[in-house]
Amino acid sequence: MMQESGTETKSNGSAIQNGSGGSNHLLECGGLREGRSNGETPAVDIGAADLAHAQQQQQQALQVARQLLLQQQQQQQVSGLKSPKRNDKQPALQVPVSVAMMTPQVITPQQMQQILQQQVLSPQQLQVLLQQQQALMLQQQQLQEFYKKQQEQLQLQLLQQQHAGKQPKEQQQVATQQLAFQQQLLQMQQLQQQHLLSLQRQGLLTIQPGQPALPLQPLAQGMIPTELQQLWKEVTSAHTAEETTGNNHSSLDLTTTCVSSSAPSKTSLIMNPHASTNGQLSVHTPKRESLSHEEHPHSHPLYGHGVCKWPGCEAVCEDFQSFLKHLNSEHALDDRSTAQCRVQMQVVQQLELQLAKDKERLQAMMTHLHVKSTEPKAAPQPLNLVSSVTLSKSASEASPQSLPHTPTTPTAPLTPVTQGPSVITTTSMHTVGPIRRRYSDKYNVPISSDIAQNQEFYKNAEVRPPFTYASLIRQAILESPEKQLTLNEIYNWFTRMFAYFRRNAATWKNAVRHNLSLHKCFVRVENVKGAVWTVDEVEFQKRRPQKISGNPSLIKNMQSSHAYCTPLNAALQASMAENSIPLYTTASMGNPTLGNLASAIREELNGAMEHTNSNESDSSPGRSPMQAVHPVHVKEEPLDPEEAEGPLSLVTTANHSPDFDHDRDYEDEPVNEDME
DNA sequence: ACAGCTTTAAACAAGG
DNA sequence: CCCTTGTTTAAAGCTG
Repeated sequence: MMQESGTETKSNGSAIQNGSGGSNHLLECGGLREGRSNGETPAVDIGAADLAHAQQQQQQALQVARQLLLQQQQQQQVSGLKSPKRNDKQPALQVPVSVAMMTPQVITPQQMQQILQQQVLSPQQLQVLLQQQQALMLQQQQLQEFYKKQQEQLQLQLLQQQHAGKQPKEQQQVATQQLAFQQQLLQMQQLQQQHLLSLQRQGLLTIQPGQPALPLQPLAQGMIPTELQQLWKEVTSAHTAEETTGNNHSSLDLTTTCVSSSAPSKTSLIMNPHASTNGQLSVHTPKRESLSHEEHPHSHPLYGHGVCKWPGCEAVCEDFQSFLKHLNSEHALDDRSTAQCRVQMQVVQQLELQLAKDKERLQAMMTHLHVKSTEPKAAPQPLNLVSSVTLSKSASEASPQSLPHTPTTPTAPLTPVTQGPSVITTTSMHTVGPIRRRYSDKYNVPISSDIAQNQEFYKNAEVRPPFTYASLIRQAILESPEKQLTLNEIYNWFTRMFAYFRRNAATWKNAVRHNLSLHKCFVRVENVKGAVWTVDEVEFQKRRPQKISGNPSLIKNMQSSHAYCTPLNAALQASMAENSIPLYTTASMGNPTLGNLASAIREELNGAMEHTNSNESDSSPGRSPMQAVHPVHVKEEPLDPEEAEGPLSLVTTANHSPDFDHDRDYEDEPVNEDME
């Protein structure tokens, strides 16, 4: 009865309490704002940085190896050493070699699995993995090379045996070896793929800013069977193989003529890189010859943690000197080193390709997740998709393909990078500075569908949602089962839904309160337990300029649509509420479909209502009778002191169960930050 | 340039 | 007294 109705509470201004107070703080406003928002440097892109670093290291290693080899080469030339030559007479490879190869010394599948199961990778771990990856590649290469030799030998033998037909035994041997090699090749490819996948899964193979999105060849992914076949053929065609490999890597200054001459000292072998990729990989040679590592002798890229980091080596070296010795002795310019170097190059290439491919995949994923329709228009230019991202839905209704507002793209989830071949970088995600463009209130972008679609994004990236506080508050309230929230619950919604609002709590909370008080559309409803906030939809719509106004049909339908709205909304909201529960727990992006649909529909309804209401309210300013529809039923229930259990418990339990425990998690961090 | 809206900051009050 | 909630004022930024 005597509850102060929401409307009243708004106007009970305290009048002139602080006529003097307010004018002394204008100075900090601007500066503070800019500074703060810029100061937040999230740590998300460490993965990318790590990868970049790792790659860089690989490149470095490659270059170092190259230089070493070059140096060695020079030395050898000076000292009259002739580069090893292919020697047909040599008995070539013996069987033990193959035995050694069957047990990959570098890493076993089990080990790999173990590694893969460790979900967290430090840069060091990553490096180790990369090295193992290199080793794998090396072995692949070695296998192939060895196989090639076997083929040569086989052919030689065949030639010989044409006259003196004898011992098929050797042939058999070779054949079985070949088979084994093939299998092992496959195995290695799988391992390699796993490895890459794991990297990718762990977010290490993310986008690397600055790298152009390469035109992707259908490569990587280890090897496609056909590719393998081709490799097989290529390798089997023997003789010329050495030439081809040599040519393909001619850009490398290595003397490649030596590949075929074998003579592996220990168990190690000389193998050919999986040459199948030869044709496809336009060998991207690192141009710069600047090998500055010399200046930092103790940070040799090939030396770390007392271990030689030459691919597949891992020899323990006590100090740097012994490492150098080891390097010169074990990794001199010989066939093996040459081959390994090439392998390393291919490793890098492979990684780059994989990276590019994963980039593209990421693009596609983001595109898929954030761009509504499968617009054929946007498809060929995945990068531009970003701009239309969240706008597409509503904007497309007005003008399907024209993006009139995109030039000044709002801070859409995927960041509008205005010019250039903008790759969506992880860094671009969080560093949304002071620029704040809102499109929620223009263009009638359905806020709920945007939030639903980009939920994961907003939750994880510290991006300011492109909606006004008022819109967000409204959304929070409307999402609640009862369409009413306490202030604290509104806070919680903000922190839960937006990573951005997990910082600077004092600021945005103040803003929330300010907005709640300021806008008439938010109605405070007294409860027994306190107060809840509701939305006066009419008031909310009223304050929004009707861009697409003047739709007579909508005006006509106003009554009916509005009448429909409430119950329908309720139903949808219920479904939303149900749906929202798993949202918090799973935190996966798979589920919002239902919520999406519901919110989209609801938004559609609201949108319709919007026009009608705004048009209508023009004629009758102030609180229209409509206003009763929403707030009323909300307001009246809790009022009854006796019934406190009923409605109140609804608010508290229903709201809390999904929200609260999770919300609490965020509570602590931000508040302290600026509470002093 | 201007008006309106939004955001940010801050003062203040009431209540727990 | 401290904290939360709520109201209000002031100023700056953004946008049409």
